[in-house]
Amino acid sequence: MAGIVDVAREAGVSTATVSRALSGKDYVSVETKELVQGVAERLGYVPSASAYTLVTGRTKNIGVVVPYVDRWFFSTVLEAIDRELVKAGYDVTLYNLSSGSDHRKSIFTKSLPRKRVDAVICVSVKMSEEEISALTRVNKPLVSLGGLLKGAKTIRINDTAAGALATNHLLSMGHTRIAMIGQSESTDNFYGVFDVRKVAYEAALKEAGIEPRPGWYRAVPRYAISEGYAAAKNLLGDPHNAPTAIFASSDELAVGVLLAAKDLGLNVPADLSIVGVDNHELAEFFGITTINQNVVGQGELLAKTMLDLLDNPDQKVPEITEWPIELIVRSSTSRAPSQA
Amino acid sequence: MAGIVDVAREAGVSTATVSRALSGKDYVSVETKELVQGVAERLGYVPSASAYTLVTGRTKNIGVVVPYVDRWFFSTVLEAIDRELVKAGYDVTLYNLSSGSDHRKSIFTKSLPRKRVDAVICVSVKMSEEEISALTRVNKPLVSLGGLLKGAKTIRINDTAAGALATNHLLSMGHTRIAMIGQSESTDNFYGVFDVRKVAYEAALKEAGIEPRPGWYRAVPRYAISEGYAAAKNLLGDPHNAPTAIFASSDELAVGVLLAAKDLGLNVPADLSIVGVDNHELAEFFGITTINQNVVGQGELLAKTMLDLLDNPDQKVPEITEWPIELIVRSSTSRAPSQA
DNA sequence: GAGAGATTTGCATACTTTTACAGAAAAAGG
DNA sequence: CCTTTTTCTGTAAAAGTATGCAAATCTCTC
Repeated sequence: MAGIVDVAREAGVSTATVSRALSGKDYVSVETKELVQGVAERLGYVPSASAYTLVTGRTKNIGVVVPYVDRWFFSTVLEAIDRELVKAGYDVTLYNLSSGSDHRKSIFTKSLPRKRVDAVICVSVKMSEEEISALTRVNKPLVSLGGLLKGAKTIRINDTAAGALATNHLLSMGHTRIAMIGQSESTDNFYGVFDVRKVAYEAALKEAGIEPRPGWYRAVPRYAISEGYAAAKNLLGDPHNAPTAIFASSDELAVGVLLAAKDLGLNVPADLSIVGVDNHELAEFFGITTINQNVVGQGELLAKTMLDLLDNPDQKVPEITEWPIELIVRSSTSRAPSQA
Repeated sequence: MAGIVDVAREAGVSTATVSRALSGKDYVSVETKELVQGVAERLGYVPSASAYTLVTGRTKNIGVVVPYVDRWFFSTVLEAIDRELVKAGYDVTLYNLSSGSDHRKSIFTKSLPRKRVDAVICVSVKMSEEEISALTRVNKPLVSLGGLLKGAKTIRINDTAAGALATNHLLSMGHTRIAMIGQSESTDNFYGVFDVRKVAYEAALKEAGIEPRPGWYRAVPRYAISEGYAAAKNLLGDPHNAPTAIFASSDELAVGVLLAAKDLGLNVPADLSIVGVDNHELAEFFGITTINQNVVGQGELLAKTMLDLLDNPDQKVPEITEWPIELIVRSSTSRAPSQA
């Protein structure tokens, strides 16, 4: 309820002095500073964010756009981003694209440019060129995680390398009958990476002189244990014509595969090798060989890149920085069984 | 870049007319309205949120405070809240308490009262009376999910009933050797419900004439499959002195229990009955008997309650509304094995 | 055609803060 | 002691929008 004028009157100084005393970034004598701070505290004064923004043009608020929030990858990366941003004194406003498609338009035409945020972070979202230019036109820095946004700084892993790494690991252990489970397709909001991984998987097979079988690629609508389970049951159904290894595009799928194998009486890794992607908490628990992409690390770097860009808008930042990946070998992979 | 004055000049009208034409809530002739809208569109004009807030006092933004965002319950409820709020034209700013404890103080003393948000939604967070009054003093509606906040409208399930429902289900099937796995303790941020469920579990046992064994209650630090697995391994370690049923305080724990039982060669439900809480997606997949608390439904009601309160601040809303729960019986529970 | 009412617009103010500018006081330098 | 610099404070002008009030126009009704 108390405004800056109340504090000024009570302290017997001008509003300018109050402002300076509280922000602490200009000449103020120690006595008056302490006096003002005391009065402000006593009156419970907090400066109005909107007035601050109106005059300075800064909101101390960053918009984070995600396709979903209730999925592992996104909630994990969101947590990491938030931690870094908060540390630097920023609030984060969440824009969840799955909350309605008409909503999407208003996000990009209204909310984001409307001087609500100082900058925008997108994670795995597809954006049109107009949407991007609507942001850059109003001079809002834009940083993206995974995805391919013209004019935006992007951080991502090399999904081609990921697909190749997983497939080659299996090939190197003598597997020739390798299936893959991926995600079906990108939605309008979500920039998926599944095609890329699939292409890499097929390329690796061909390079090893193996012709990929179309029937051994399964697309599921969602990263979920149940989806991996169903796909694996299907792939492994016919014992005479089953793969000896499965590359799952996420650890959640891989867990489903593992459970399906167990239910079918197969021994992992003796009868079936499994490799996933993510280094999800569950992958460690189930001992699944996976490709670690350190989601938290990516989120932190994303936020830090954004903060750097805000402090120093004209700096040279590479368009795309590639986040390193690594293979973590656990107990779900071993040499292929000898040909029966 | 274009302000309201630019639009006014270009359209040959006053700024007042522009404002009215675009907000659409006052007398404006159709022709001028269309004219103004056209000009605004062409110039890419979007009204400044801070100026709007400064003059109207409304932000069209709601703060949502959560203890974590990367955990199932919270990301799920957040998704539901966001969907409802967005539908009503509100943005949501996220305040994640796990992003640092010094951050917590600044949230409640700075960000929230600083005219950044119109209202505050808390989910399962502990708040002191000062924190609550800091909000109500500046006239910000406060709604809470689970938790016990003086002066705030609260929505929650009856955790005593939940604990009793689960335990009685097992008792009614002849079980007398019933263990429980709960969460260790509430943190400073998180308003946990574990003690309540534990008390209900013990009360139900006593009512059936069974003295609860302290060694059969296990507290884990986190709702995770791995935690449930470890606790169950421990509980079931000694075959001569093992429970025939386990009540897990969350479905994720219950899944861990199920996997542990399988690894020990136990048959579920023949040798061991399991009941969880949440009706998590995994509970359905694994066939786990659980107590459905419909997290999405709770989130939606929470948001709707908040919106009602904003439209009509003086309405009568009960302090606490209890969200219904129900037992969903699946294949993880059956009659107790005959005493050997 | 006149008066009453409804519709349409513009003028001017208010919302709250930061900051450039300038003036006053104090400190430093010779 | 006088000049120069540094420190401190106040005055006033923004920032961009919504809206009360008044004035003007239009539409009816009798």
